[in-house]
Amino acid sequence: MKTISEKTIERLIIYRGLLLNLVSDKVKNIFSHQLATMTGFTSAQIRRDIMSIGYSGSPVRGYDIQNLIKSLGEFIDGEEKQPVALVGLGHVGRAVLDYLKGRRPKLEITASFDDDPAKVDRVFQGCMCYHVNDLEKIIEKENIKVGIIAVPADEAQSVAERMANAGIKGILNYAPVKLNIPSGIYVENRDMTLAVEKVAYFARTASE
Amino acid sequence: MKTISEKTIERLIIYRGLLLNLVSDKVKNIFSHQLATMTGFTSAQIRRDIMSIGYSGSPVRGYDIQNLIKSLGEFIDGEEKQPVALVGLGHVGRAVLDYLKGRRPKLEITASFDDDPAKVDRVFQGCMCYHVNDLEKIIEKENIKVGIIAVPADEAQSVAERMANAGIKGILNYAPVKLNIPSGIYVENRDMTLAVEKVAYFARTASE
DNA sequence: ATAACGCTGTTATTTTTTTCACAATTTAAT
DNA sequence: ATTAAATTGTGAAAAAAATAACAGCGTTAT
Repeated sequence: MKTISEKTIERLIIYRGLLLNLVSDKVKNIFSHQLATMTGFTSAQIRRDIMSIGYSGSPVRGYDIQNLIKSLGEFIDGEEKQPVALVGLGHVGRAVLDYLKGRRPKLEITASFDDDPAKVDRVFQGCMCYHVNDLEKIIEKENIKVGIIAVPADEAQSVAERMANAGIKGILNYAPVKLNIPSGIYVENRDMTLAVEKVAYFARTASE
Repeated sequence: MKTISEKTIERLIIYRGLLLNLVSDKVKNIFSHQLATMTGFTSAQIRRDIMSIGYSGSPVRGYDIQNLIKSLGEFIDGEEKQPVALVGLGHVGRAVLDYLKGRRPKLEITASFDDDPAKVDRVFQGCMCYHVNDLEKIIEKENIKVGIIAVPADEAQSVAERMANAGIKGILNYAPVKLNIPSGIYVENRDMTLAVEKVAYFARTASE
């Protein structure tokens, strides 16, 4: 199979999310140009992306929504449910927990960590909060491969290293620092300050 | 001036953030290959990016850190301070507020909005929370051009339209929906569910 | 039956982005 | 002064991504 680019992966996830929000018994099929209108991408791009996961539509009816959701799900999620570890139960951590809760059957934050005694050993959104000292133990025991870092900047690097040691393969990092970890581990940075700066730049230059 | 791509803008913001965290009196200059090591980009890319804002380094000493920060700041921020409006003071809203507070002198969230009576008319991180009914009034009065949407998915579209009407030029959207608004307004989506799905995908496929 | 329609799948083309590679430049050493 | 060393700035090449364009195919209408 030809390798699929990171950008395509992201769009595929967008298509899936959109289709899930669209479930209605009235419409069974959808055309690439409709997806194009809804997403802002071009229809050619969408056909190409869908082609890349091996799914085919009908030249007359377009794509069968339910089947496409299923194919996208198999591609994006794989077979097995994936447990996720979240470190840091401040506002960011709680936000991720809230957003993900019950939304994606194959993804569940099964363990969270903090060092605040007021949070440790409590349950948030159905997710147990452990002391951060137990990070490696729990991650290894539950065979968790996905980690989310939602701690202050000065603690992020150490958390990342411990995650790497515990066998985590992908990290979603909300701390505004670049993480230094062994290659082979995927890191996605979501610096909120950067996001505001970027939007502010375009807001400013658009109106000039 | 040749147009600068969105990707370059994002990297420039990363360089600035990195350099700001680096302020020490010991080191006055930095080479592109050092920035490359720190960021994971190539040195050629970094030189090209810096070139694009018209800043020049010395072939022997590299880039003067303070001057580079200054040039980046002028390019990214412009002259005037930019006020920002935040709608939704749940976990995401509070997280953005916390992250940005005091970090970027030219960017300040000067007005926030919610419809929860427990939050309205209170001050969070030095930022007044108004009732969302007053959104247009305050945004117009304070001439705010940058908006952050941190409300539930089903309220996001309506907030976006009201922002657009009030003259907002750039929107940072944390709600997991595609916003439909007039062209000319820049929208940056930061769907947290999507971010987790993406990392989970790469974590899964990396270990196969 | 046949023709017309409007879509998908895919190849070709164009555009954008990144990397390569090296002349030019500045400083320090001799 | 001259040379050596190491970097920047940048044109050229390569790679990646997006777009265009259209053959071919089911379906429907006639």
